[in-house]
Amino acid sequence: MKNIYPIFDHTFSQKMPKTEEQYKEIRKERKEQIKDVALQLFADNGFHNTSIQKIAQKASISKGLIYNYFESKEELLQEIVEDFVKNSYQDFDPNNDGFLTDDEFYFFIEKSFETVKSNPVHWKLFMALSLQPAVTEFLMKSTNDYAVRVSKTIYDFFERKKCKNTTEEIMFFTSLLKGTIVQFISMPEIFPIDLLKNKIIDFYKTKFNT
Amino acid sequence: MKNIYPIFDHTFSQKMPKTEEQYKEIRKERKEQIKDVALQLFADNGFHNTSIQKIAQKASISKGLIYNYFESKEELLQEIVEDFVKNSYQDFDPNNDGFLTDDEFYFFIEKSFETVKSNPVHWKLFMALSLQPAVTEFLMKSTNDYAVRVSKTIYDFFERKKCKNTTEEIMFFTSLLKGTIVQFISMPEIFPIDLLKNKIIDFYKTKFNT
Amino acid sequence: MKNIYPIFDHTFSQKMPKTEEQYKEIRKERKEQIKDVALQLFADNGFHNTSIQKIAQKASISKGLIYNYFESKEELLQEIVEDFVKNSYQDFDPNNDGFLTDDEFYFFIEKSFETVKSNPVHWKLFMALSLQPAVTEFLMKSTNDYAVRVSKTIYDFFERKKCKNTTEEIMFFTSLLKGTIVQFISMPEIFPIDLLKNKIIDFYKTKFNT
Amino acid sequence: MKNIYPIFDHTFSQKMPKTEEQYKEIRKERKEQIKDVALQLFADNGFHNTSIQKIAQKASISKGLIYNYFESKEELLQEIVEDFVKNSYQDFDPNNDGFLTDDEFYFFIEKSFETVKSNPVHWKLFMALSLQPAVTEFLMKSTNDYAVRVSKTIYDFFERKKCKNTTEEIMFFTSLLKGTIVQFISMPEIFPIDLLKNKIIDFYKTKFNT
DNA sequence: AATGAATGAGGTTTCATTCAT
DNA sequence: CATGAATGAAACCTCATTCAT
Repeated sequence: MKNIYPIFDHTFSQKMPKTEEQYKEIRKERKEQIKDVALQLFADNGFHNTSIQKIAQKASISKGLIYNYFESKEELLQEIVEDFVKNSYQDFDPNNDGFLTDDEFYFFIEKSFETVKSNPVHWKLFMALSLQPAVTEFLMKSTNDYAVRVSKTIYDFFERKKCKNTTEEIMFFTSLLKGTIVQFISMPEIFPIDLLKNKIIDFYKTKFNT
Repeated sequence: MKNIYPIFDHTFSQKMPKTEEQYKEIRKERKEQIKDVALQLFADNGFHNTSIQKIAQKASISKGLIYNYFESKEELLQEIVEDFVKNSYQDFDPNNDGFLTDDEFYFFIEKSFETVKSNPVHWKLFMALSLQPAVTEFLMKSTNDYAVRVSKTIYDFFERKKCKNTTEEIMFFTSLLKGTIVQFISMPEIFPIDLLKNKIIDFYKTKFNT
Repeated sequence: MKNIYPIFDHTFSQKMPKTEEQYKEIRKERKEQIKDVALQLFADNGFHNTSIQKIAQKASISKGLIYNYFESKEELLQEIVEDFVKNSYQDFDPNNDGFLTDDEFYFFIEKSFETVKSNPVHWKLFMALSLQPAVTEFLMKSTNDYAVRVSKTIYDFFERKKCKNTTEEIMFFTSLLKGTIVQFISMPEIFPIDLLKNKIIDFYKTKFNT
Repeated sequence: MKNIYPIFDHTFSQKMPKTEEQYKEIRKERKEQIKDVALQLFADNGFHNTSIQKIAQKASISKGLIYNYFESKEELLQEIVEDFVKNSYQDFDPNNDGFLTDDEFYFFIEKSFETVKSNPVHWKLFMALSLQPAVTEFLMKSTNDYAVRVSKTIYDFFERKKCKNTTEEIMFFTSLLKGTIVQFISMPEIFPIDLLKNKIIDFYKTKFNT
């Protein structure tokens, strides 16, 4: 809406028109809200069983507004996934120097499980998504940068541990982690994730003599 | 099939309805064909992204015919899943006595990986399905009987091995297996599954001193 | 089962090939059977809710066979209706001389109710059909000849009774009959049709002083 | 609506979402329009022979929009029926005190016929519907409350008239009415409904000596 | 920025009818 | 005469997306 009486600007609406900053803030919050609601519904009912209508209803906004913030339902999903990936990875390697001490390695394991435990439903969604042919591609794109960095860090760590076959050892480790997580998110109520977490940590402590 | 004795035409070419046998055969083949095509499309594009139309087209039949064989798209999926589960499990514990010798245990690991290797795309589909909220339930139903039996067999085996904590040990084992499989089906071209298979077998051979 | 010894045909199957008569008989019976089953299903579930499939199943024959006897589902209905109309009307005016004595008039009323009582479900179907725009036309055709004759007979009867306005009197009479019937078929379990029947007969006996 | 004060354009043309009021109005009108069109088509061709497609076409809207206003085709019919029943009954017993004077009784008859005369096609539809097995149930639900009230009022009236058998007398009366109506809606062009109306009124005036 | 009516393509499903045997 | 697999048109319905306001 344009102000057609610019001369009155300073008089009548001094505080009324929102600053560009404020608008940006509003947009950001709205976007966040929509993504939150959508994530919850996608996780509960699946992407295909969640209509834009339902998202709008649950967010108490209009269908049209969602298209004001996202090009399409697909893009909405994409942004949610990107956020999720970003959030998930940013917890690891806190000092972000690409170097893991022994303690940081055990903390990495601990952190991985804690992250999943804090929201198994979302993890289930992303695990499922990552196995869907149609989604795989763009998910890869989101994930890749982070994944490469983390992989590198882990690789360096295992390298330093002078295992017989580093790659093999890493695969073993990641399989163990991923398998535990998959089992947990498949049956969060009954899988004893803390037991497993401790067992895995103990396992490596014994192995690395630390 | 052409009649090679045209002189007997009047005898053989009497127009008779197909026998019950023949119809049964036709039905069985058609059903199999539809399931095959559907499975392939589901695996390639996902369940929701595969329309009955597409299945019919690829099978070169009419949409309607599919409903002659399956009550609904959902039931089609269900039957495919049941077939898959049945086929997957029937390879394990060959003598089916619920008792695993050491060799049978290693064979079980071997077999698990071989089964997945023989068709990673289908396993990816079923893994994805098993993580989909809406599908979980009926998939559970198909899986459960088999899963319980296998679980029991594994449990007995580990029990006999007198580990400190049997349940924990089993979870560790299944996580390792599942994690390896998930990683493999996520990137079948690059994941060194045979290395991992051997490493896991060696790991347990060392652990159990066999 | 094919006869593989055609040479013995004249010996063993002398009486086997059905005569044209017999075929006609079979056709007639089959047709009757199909119509019976169809009528029952139409009456129970409505014409549109009854598929050819269901009729075939209930009659323990194949779908295709029905088309051997009837051009279409519509034609099947048409023939059923025609039969029904024929059967319904042929009970009236037994000596068929177009002349109703007093007793025959009361018998006509009695007969009308008895006919409806003997099968309210079928009457409900035909009443419903007669009110359906799409059906009205061909039903008219079936009904008309009979209706005209009965109307004439009734008209003559009332004429002889020298009412003030014959047409009006007849309409009153037929309305009374039809209304009673409609109410009965709408709620056959609770409508006291016999009471009404007697009341109507008494009503006319009093009126006509007979 | 054109803005006749173009100078104020900047004031009026601000693009605002429609108010809730406006949307309510739109919804109400559209719903009414759809029901009107549907009723006409149902009456002309029957419920089953009228597709959502045809309704949309005749209303010059899209198929989808109908589902914005009605859950299903069945619900559309149901709402139409409810409207019809409500409209039909609300004319009777004007002071709504459940008590019929003699004059009100004759007025009731008069009114019944007038109502039917004003729209025989719709009455035909509802009569037909009320005889359809599948529909009977929900139609009953719509009708019942009104029917019970009217029945009661009529019953009281006949009771006061001290007939030999009240129930019988009422059935006779309702049969007469219903039969007349059925005959009229079956052949509205030729059935002399006014004659019958008068005859019935006279009949009861004579009977009750009023 | 916000609304929700409206669209229309596409999905699942049904079913009268055909046809080879 | 008899079968039931197969067809295909058309039905009902869903939903991402657009658009006037």
